[in-house]
Amino acid sequence: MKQPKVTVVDVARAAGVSKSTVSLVLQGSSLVNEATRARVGAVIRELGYVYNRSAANLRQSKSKIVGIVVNDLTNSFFAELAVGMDMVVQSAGYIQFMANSAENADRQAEVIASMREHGMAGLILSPARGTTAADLRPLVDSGIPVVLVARNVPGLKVSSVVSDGHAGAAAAVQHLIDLGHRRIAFLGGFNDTAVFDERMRGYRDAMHEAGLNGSDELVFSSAPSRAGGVAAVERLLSTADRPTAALCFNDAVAFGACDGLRSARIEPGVDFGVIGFDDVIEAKTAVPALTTVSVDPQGMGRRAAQLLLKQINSGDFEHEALVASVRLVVRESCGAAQRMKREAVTA
Amino acid sequence: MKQPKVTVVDVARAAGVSKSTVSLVLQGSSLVNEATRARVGAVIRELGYVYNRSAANLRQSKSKIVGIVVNDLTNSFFAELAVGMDMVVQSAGYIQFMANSAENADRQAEVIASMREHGMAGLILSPARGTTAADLRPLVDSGIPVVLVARNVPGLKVSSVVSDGHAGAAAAVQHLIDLGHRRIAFLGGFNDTAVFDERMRGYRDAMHEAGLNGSDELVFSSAPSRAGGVAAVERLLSTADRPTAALCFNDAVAFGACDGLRSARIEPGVDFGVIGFDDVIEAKTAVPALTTVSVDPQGMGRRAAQLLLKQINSGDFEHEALVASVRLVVRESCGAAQRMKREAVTA
DNA sequence: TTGACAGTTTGGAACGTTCCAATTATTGGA
DNA sequence: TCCAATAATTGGAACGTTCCAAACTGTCAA
Repeated sequence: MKQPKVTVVDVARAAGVSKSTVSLVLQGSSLVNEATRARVGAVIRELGYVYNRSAANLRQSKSKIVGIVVNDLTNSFFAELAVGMDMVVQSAGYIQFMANSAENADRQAEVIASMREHGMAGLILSPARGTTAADLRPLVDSGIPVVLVARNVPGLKVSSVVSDGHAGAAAAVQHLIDLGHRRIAFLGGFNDTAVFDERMRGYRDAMHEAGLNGSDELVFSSAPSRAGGVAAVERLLSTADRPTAALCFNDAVAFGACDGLRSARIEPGVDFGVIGFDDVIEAKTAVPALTTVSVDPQGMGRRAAQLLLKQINSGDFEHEALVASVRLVVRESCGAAQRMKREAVTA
Repeated sequence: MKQPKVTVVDVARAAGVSKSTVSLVLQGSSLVNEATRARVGAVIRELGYVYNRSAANLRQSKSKIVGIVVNDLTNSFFAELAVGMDMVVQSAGYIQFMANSAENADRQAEVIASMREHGMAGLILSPARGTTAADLRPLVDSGIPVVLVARNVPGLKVSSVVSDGHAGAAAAVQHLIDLGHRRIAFLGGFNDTAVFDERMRGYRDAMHEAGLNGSDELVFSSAPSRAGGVAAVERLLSTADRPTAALCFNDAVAFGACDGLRSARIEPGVDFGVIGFDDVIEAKTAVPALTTVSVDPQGMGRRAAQLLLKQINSGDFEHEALVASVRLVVRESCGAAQRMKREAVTA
């Protein structure tokens, strides 16, 4: 079955033209006669010719490949992010190397190196935990555009698209305060990441502004996963002066928190307010529906990809830092619905 | 910042050897003298030389690239599948083009064509709905190994890795029967897919074997999503002779079914038995924990990737059809836990 | 001293494309 | 009829690598 591979020269011979003409046809040049174009096109289809891009960009050294490296494809937030990038990359006629670093910086370095050898035109990176500016410096210095997404790498001057964690966290806390909560916890996440820092500062600032205590005894860090959420809320429940609501590092943690609360016969959204972060797809349909800070990961992915393509095409080295705005989506888990019901009865 | 790009010739000049020697060093050939190897290695690091794989495999025409096309990365089952493939592909020193077809066959065709132009050595495809054998024939005929995963394409002779939907569905139904259910529904999924067919046959066969009615009035098809599950269970609840349990097409549908049941004040796992399919990550931690047929998507992904790499390396055209075995994971949503409690009380 | 041999190194052709400069064919105006 | 201009086509060099056959070095036995 193995075809002996047909090249532009074979096509040329079969169509009775030179390889240069075939090349012109391939690039849709307006220089070539309509009849010739048609004839060559027919031969191409007939012979089953497949364009060899490697050979092409060996000559012109500008590939239509971008690299996408994501820290955890298993997390639906990042999966959505990837899907968003995929959409715009694909529509722009590019194709992507895509790899999952699984939060492993070494593996991340390996795949980036490999992508570089294969001639990628640019990279979108959602960096693994522990990625340093030094890891990426050689790549950046070589003039390949890099866009960081979702997480930043301190000290690295490249473009980035991140969500406004500070504003989101602050809005969420404010909402809980409006609902009457006074002891509000911060649940989940590792405190060595920039994202954690930012959301945490939003939480603290909002607490302070309302004259409330946002001290360390109210923060329960944990793995940013569902299991981590369960663990964190268990610790929370065993404290003396128990909080009545919590802002969670992300939705996974929030779901875990709900699970943990329920195991303790505390109904999330009724007896305890829970707010997540990210607005993962499941947030809307979960029971109770999760009040959360929506960050539109697909949109972020799209913007990141657009930014990268812009840099690739313009060849400029202006760095842009996009902050995706964020919006609190009030559903059931924070208790807002309950309160409205109470108020209706009182009235 | 833009480096003028250093090639093997530059390295050769700087190290005082010929480009052939540098090439030999690059390939780790044993022909080259230890001292020379060291010197060349040093120069490579010093100049920041980056190997150009496109150029290389232009000459040797065997790339280290595989293509992965998945129908819906947003669904965590397929995301896990992708992660599994990523693992083995990466460890084998390959890199992957990865794209999301979003169930769109045209888009799928486009990305596959693009990957082909970029010189992929093989393809793993989780086909979009509506993919026909004809769509893939040219690729297959050209001698590029293809492995189908999760779904089959009727009439196409290539290797595949699919889960044993028949056995899984039958086991699930048998379990519900053992728990005392007699009217058991089949919920969700589109009836135009091979996967649906297979699970459906497992359901029917198990019902018949037990002398039960598995007729059409008990199957409620819908989109294979959480929302679809909600819709399907609503239809189910409005029927006259209401079933007491349901096997769902997949976990997403099962979660939706639970949501729908709860909205109707029916507690899944207590008043109604629900079983899912796939054992998505969230199944374990959901409330109630989902009884489901576990298919280990990561494992399937790994096996698919191994199969593809084997075919690439051996160049053979033996087609293997792997059926991933499947196992019922009994948790809470089917009511088994409840029954055990009852029995304990009775005893 | 020569030849055989192993251990190293090397020049140049080849891979499939693009691009440039040059060539040929066609047209229209003077 | 001839020239200029335009339209279409073309050969060959170049891109960065690998591979082959050939060449060079040194060692050792004859």
